[in-house]
Amino acid sequence: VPATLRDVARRAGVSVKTVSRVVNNQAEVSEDTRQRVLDAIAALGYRPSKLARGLVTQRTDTVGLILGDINNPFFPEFARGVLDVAEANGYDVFVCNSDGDWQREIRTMQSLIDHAVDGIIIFPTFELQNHLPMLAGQGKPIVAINRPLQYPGLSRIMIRSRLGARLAVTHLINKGHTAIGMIAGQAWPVERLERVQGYMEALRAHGLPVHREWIVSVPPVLEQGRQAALQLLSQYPEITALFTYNDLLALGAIRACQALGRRVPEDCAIVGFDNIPLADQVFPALTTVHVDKYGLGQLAMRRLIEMLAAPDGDFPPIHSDVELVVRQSA
Amino acid sequence: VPATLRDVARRAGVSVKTVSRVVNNQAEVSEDTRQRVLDAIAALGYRPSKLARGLVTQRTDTVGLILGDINNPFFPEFARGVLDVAEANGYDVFVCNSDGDWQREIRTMQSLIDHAVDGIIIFPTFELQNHLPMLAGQGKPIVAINRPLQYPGLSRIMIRSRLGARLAVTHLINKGHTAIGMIAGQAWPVERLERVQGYMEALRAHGLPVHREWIVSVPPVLEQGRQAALQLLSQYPEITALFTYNDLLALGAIRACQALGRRVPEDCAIVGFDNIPLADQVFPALTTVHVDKYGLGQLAMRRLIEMLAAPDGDFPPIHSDVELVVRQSA
DNA sequence: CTGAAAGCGCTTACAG
DNA sequence: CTGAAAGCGCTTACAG
Repeated sequence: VPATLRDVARRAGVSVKTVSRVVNNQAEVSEDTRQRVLDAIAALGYRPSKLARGLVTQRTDTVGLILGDINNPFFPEFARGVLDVAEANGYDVFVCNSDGDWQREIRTMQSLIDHAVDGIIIFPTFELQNHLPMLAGQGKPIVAINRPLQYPGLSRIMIRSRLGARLAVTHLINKGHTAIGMIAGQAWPVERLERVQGYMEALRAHGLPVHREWIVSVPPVLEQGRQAALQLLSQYPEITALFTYNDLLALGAIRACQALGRRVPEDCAIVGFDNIPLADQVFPALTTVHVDKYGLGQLAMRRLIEMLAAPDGDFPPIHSDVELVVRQSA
Repeated sequence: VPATLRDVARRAGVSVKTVSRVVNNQAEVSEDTRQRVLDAIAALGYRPSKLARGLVTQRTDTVGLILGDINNPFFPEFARGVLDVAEANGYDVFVCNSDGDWQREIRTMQSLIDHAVDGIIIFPTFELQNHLPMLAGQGKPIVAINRPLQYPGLSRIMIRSRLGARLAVTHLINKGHTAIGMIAGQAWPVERLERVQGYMEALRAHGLPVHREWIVSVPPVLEQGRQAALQLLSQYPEITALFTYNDLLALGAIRACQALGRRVPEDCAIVGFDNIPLADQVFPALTTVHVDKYGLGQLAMRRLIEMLAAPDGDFPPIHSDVELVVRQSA
């Protein structure tokens, strides 16, 4: 049975309050007393209960991280960024998956709040945005990635996805492609919109027509990418290049090309998005838009800590840059 | 400001105890009273504080998960298994990385215990085992993956790594290889030992000599695999096949072969371990030993829940099977 | 520089 | 079927 503040106080021959003072080193305590208390703490192996402390201070040194799916190669790096900054600052973090389901997001946020987390970092779905203010009303600071929301207690970090899409498609155009299809995602509507807009902007900027039927939306996983590419390239054989919502879809598209006997990039160039860890390991190595996932995670957690330190502070959105990485597939 | 038990009691015109009873639906409460309480709860949006409850019951409905590195493609799938079972059973989970550093493991476990987690799931380093009993002494059930420890309060789940290594190397021998090198890991000594033993057993079982100098140990990441293979194949050009500690090292070895102008598998066959998600996406697709990472995670969390339900129960070790997956690289 | 009392929001015996 | 009291392990004003 672990020692309590009382036990320490008794052993050191001081009051509970005095022990509390040295544990949280607040106010002045005589050097002599302090040492006696410290000795008692060491002797008893005393550890303050975060539960008890949290009950009165409303701070638990915990945060919640809600992401789409830790299995999606985009997220582990992001999570690592969050976890590293959290650990360095004395926070433990609850990790949860939403799978893009807003009802599950709400249940999860509620559960985290029940545990009295200090704040939450989330990749919100589109539908969640109507519910976020209510949840934010609980007084918990929230950092939202990629959602153009704006109100007190919520801070946002935006990935420059539209820019990324423009870079990708412009690269294809510069390589001489004029018939460029797109395999768009389907799970995160706002993200999807951004990337589709970037795609269209690049085409228009070069006087190329937009063929709506060349844009197909599927869940952003490999197998769906394969099928979508198969369909697109069969139905519109004039297409010579593909821009995809993410790298997983791009990998699927490469498979489709192989099945169709189209060489990549000679017969069909492909550009992905995200630059997941193995993008440079596949064959052909993926040309893609790099997103600094680890840095983004760090940014998010640092921002949350800042918000915790200044509850009434003003926190402008942060925009995270992207970069085209040219490899073999385009 | 959120409602408390008291608020609910006041509104329903009953005592705090009665509200507590309906919240935890224990004992009999008259249907009439129960409904009044339920109405009050709904009206006030009351949510019980897990902190306050935990302080008295010593249960928080939280668990800690300590893994090597969420960025290592082995772990996200495992984590997903843990998280899914946890969520289905009302647990939230703290996720932490140890990077194979035992002092960090201890700090992390201590921090989790400070937060009063109900239990811990961990991939312990070799060095940690001396400290685990002490930590387990805190009365928290622990599920340890791949560590042959045995004492009350600790449950273990073992991956049949030695068997897996034997399968891999036997496959190479059956393909006609007699000069088989091994790139062993360096971070998790026990795991390493198991896989090296399996490698040697397979050789001996077929009357092949063990060349200790053909076994090289490096940190289990891609770049190290590349360098190790480069060195091994240059120094001992007679080697025609490589078995690696994990898939990351195997991917590195493939790179080395490409650099040396050796075709895979014709000039050098390669077998990895783990079957990470993109093992079938690389070129050549990796022949490897499949580990059911997701199932393992589920198993671990289920076991922890069982232990929580039966603190004095007897929990025999669980052995998780492996399977050779033959693709292109060997 | 130090301490006694109240309270954070629950549950647990103990009564009735 | 229902309730009053004590306590889980801390911190927060308030005194001295």
